[in-house]
Amino acid sequence: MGVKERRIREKQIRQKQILDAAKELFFHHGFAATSMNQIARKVELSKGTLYLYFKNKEELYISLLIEGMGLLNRTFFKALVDKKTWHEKLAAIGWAYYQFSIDYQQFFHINFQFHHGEITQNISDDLFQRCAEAGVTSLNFLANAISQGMALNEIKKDDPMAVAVVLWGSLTGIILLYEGKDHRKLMPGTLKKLIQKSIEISLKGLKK
Amino acid sequence: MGVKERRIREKQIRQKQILDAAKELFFHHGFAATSMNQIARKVELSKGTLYLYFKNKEELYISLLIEGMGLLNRTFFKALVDKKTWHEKLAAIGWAYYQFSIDYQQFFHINFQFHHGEITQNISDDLFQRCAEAGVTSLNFLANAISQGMALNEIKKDDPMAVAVVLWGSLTGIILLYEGKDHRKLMPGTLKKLIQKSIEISLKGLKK
DNA sequence: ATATTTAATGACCACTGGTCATTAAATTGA
DNA sequence: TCAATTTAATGACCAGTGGTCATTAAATAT
Repeated sequence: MGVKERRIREKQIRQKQILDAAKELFFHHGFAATSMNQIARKVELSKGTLYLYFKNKEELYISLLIEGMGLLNRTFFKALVDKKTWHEKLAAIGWAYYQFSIDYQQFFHINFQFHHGEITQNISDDLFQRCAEAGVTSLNFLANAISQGMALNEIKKDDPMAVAVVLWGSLTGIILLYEGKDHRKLMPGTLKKLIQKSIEISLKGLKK
Repeated sequence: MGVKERRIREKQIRQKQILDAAKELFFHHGFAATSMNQIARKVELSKGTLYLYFKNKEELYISLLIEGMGLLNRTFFKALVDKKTWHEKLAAIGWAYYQFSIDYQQFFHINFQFHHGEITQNISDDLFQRCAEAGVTSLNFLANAISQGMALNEIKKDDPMAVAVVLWGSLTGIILLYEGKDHRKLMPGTLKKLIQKSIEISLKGLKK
């Protein structure tokens, strides 16, 4: 009865091999500029085989996000170790998110594309659900810190999740706009300073 | 000598006709899902002709932004009429931006894509410059209000443009994330409430 | 009426994402 | 051990893509 197990294992290995090839190409050239042919060539399989493992290009692309989401959530978890107050926690999450957007630029990007719903039209409900759950997990890090502040009556009472989305959206927007700065146009200061400013404003603005 | 003028006029009309067809299709089906063939068919020209007027698909797409930028800047201008204090002004711009993102969703979208640099790789320097300038214009509405607050010593002194980018990025990020909400996942409250929250936090956070 | 400039065409190119009948190989059962 | 069955992988094929360019047709200039 070890045959079935081995086959499952081998299937997973194949899938991982495809994902690895896809990751390299997608991360290097972007979603649009990467073709299924290129991926197939890289992993030394025929194009048709890719479609045995992933229903389409979008699904293959978004599948990469599973790894990215795990990374982000671990980053958040680590950032919160030994943080006590809600403002320490919020600042730590903010900076961790900033660092993540630099260290794992491509994952950050897919993450945004997923939440913005650019690619999600054609992906399976299963994959969507797994990504959405991981997304909620990371938002909960924020929401929990905010809840803490509200419980202490130091933040105006509101839906913590809504406030979390506001903070998350703020940082995301700033990073995205900065990231897209072209050599042809200028952006004031460094991204770090903008994030600094944003965290400063948010924390001050939240306090009762 | 009226012949040359007429020819120029006719060229502009043709260009406008192409832009109109492109707008309808791009706005309906998005950038990727719209083909140059479809646009050519719609405007009743051959595909090759499109390339006499626009160097490629990206350029045709981003060209639509000229109109959108004008709209946005007029929206901001109107929103500021009779606003006196810097916080009135900032709030007004924030709400105008929110309204713009709803009334002209597609323009909002292209605007973001432009600033994020998704499509800007293949467009001409000329078009890029015109869009970038219009972008600076709208940022200046924010920066001016912020400068006013700093001059009154009610906002901590800093680069007004940097603070403007922070506020602009914040709203943009929130709108983008909310906009992309899928029927499969839920978002807390309405976008309006999130914007409300964001403006509230930003104004409070800015005050000295 | 002829020569020149200009606008427009559409066949053509290499390539795209995606499908599916066919093949080859591994597994099963006797 | 060998035939029957299941499974994995293939690659030719499809309609369509963005983009090009020699050719044509029409308007203008001489």
